[in-house]
Order: sequence, then structure tokens, then C-alpha cells
Amino acid sequence: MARPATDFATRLHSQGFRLTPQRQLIMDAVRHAARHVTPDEVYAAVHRQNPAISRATIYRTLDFLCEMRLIHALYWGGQMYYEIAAEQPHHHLVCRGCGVMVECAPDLLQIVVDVVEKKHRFTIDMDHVALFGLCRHCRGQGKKSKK
Amino acid sequence: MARPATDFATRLHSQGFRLTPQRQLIMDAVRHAARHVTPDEVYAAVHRQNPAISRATIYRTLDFLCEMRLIHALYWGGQMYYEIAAEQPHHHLVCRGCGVMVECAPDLLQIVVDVVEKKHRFTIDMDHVALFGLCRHCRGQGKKSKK
DNA sequence: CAACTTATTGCAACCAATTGCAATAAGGCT
DNA sequence: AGCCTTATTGCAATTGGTTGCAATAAGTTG
Ligand SMILES: [Mn+2]
Ligand SMILES: [Mn+2]
Ligand SMILES: [Zn+2]
Ligand SMILES: [Zn+2]
Repeated sequence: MARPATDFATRLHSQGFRLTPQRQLIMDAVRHAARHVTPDEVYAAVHRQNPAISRATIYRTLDFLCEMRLIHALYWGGQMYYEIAAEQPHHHLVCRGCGVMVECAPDLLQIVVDVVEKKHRFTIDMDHVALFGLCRHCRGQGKKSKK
Repeated sequence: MARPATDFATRLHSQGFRLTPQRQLIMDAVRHAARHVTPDEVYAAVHRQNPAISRATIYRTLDFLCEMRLIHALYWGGQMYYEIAAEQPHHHLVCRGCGVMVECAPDLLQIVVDVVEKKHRFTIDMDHVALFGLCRHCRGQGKKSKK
């Protein structure tokens, strides 16, 4: 268990935010998801536990958790996807042909991070970068994009 | 003039697509924009030339031009931004604190592109990558995200 | 534990974007 | 130039997500 509930609570309180049952449920839904989840999937999971929670709260809370950097967001094909901010960072290679999403090692981008840091004095978020392109199967020829 | 209209036409025709006044106007609107533009800005510009053109066509055509790789898309802060696919590729550093968007040289990512190509047999789109993070001004402390 | 402040929520109105469908028109072929 | 096929468009309905606002309740203070 990398991020105990107490950690979550103190992290919120230290910045004047509050710990609510809604936030706990939404955080848990993302935490216990197998992989990246859509807002709709989060809503479904949360709704099962407590049908009174509104969609607006789902969207607002997912945004909020992103800003808190407790979850990561990924936009692809007109859809947002969320994932718990894991202990070990990773990046993604997203194929615009078939949509397949491969994980890749974080150290791969370290060189870029360092150069940008020095050259532009800009700190890249190096915990969850998505790079788009074509996978080995799709690069044969100009396939139509999945979405 | 890097991409003459005739080039545009043949590119469409060669794949069974058609050249319409709508597509030309939308393409021009993106081409002549100073920088990245939103669908709404494109709509405004096009609407000035021809008020009959619907919003649906704007959205559909921007998607279409992306798939044709004639324009580039960038998603940030819940908004899509479009830009002409220029002769010379470039990347962006987008600050999640203040929203400032810096251009950076394309060769910066070449190492990553090469490694990923070899290791994952995955071809990264290296003409327009956006990397998110914090600019020199915003990395002082935990500032609230702009959006 | 009661009173208080204000962050957070649910609701409903709202807005941007997508979609089904029938009308239109681009481009190919005589 | 006229005819034909079907890609593309405009329209209207719909969806998915956002926002203003009043009600609620988390956390603080005494
Ligand atoms: Mn991930
Ligand atoms: Mn750009
Ligand atoms: Zn693929
Ligand atoms: Zn900044």
C-alpha cells in the first residue's frame, strides 16, 4: 500500500482542502481500477456505492485530483483517461492507428528532461508522458486513424 | 508558400476525397492564423467569409485535416488547438502553471525517437509533440493550475 | 458538543461538440 | 454539357461535460 488514506487526508488538509466521502470513493475507484479509466467508468463504480453522487462531482473531483497530482490524466481520441499516480512513473506510446497503448520506461525521457531543464529552464512532468505515433503493425501504410 | 492549393487538391483526390469550398476556407483559416487556433476561432473566421457554413462542418473538417496530417492538434486545459502542419516541425513546452507555451527544437526529441524505434519498434510522431510541466516562473512552489 | 466559516456538493440550466439523416454537389464518365 | 455515384454538408436532435447557485457538511474554535 503505497499511499495510505491518512496520507491522502493530511495532503488535503495541509492545503485547506477537505476530505469527503465523495473524494474517497472517487479516489478508490481510480486506485482499484486495473488500468486507465474514463470518467464514465468512475461514475459507474462510484454510483454502485452511493447513487446520490452526481456526475458533476465526478468531473470536478477528477480535475481536482489531477491538480493535486494524485492521479494522472491522459487525453486520447476525444476521451479523458485517468490512472492513479503510481509509485513508479511510466510513459506511454499510443498508436494513432489501432489505439494500442504500450508502457515504456521512464528513464527513456531523462535525457530530454535534462536538456530542457538546462536549455529552457523548464521542468517537464516526467511521471506520465504520452507520446503518439504508429505501432509496428500500423506503420505499414497510411491506415485510417481509429478515432 | 510551402503547400500550394494544387498540392492540397491532389492529396485529397488521390485518396478519393473531395475538394470543397468549405475545406478550402477552413484550411486557409488555420494556415493564415498567427498561432494555434481553437475551433471557435476557425468558425468565426470562416463564418465571415461564408455564414452558411455550419459548426458541424468545422469540427468534422478539423478532424479530417488532422487525419490527413495537414494540420496538427494540441489538447490543453480542456480545449483543442490547431495549427498548420508547417514545413519545419517543432515541439512545445506547455506550462501547467501559467499556460505559457514555448516552442522548442525538434532535434531535442530525436534521441528518444530513435531509442523507441529500436526498442519498441514504434514510430513516434516527431513533428509536433507537446510536453507538459512548469516554466521557470511557476516552479517556485505549488501554484494552482491555470485550468 | 454547539456554533461558525466556507469548501464542497447536487441540482438544473446551459453550452460545446457529436451524430443520424436527407439534401446537396464534387468529380468521374460518357 | 448532362448524368451518375457517393462523399460531404446543413439541419436538428442529442450527448457529454460545465457552471451558477443555494443547500449541505467538513473541520475549526471555544
Ligand atoms: Mn499510465
Ligand atoms: Mn505548434
Ligand atoms: Zn497500431
Ligand atoms: Zn508557467
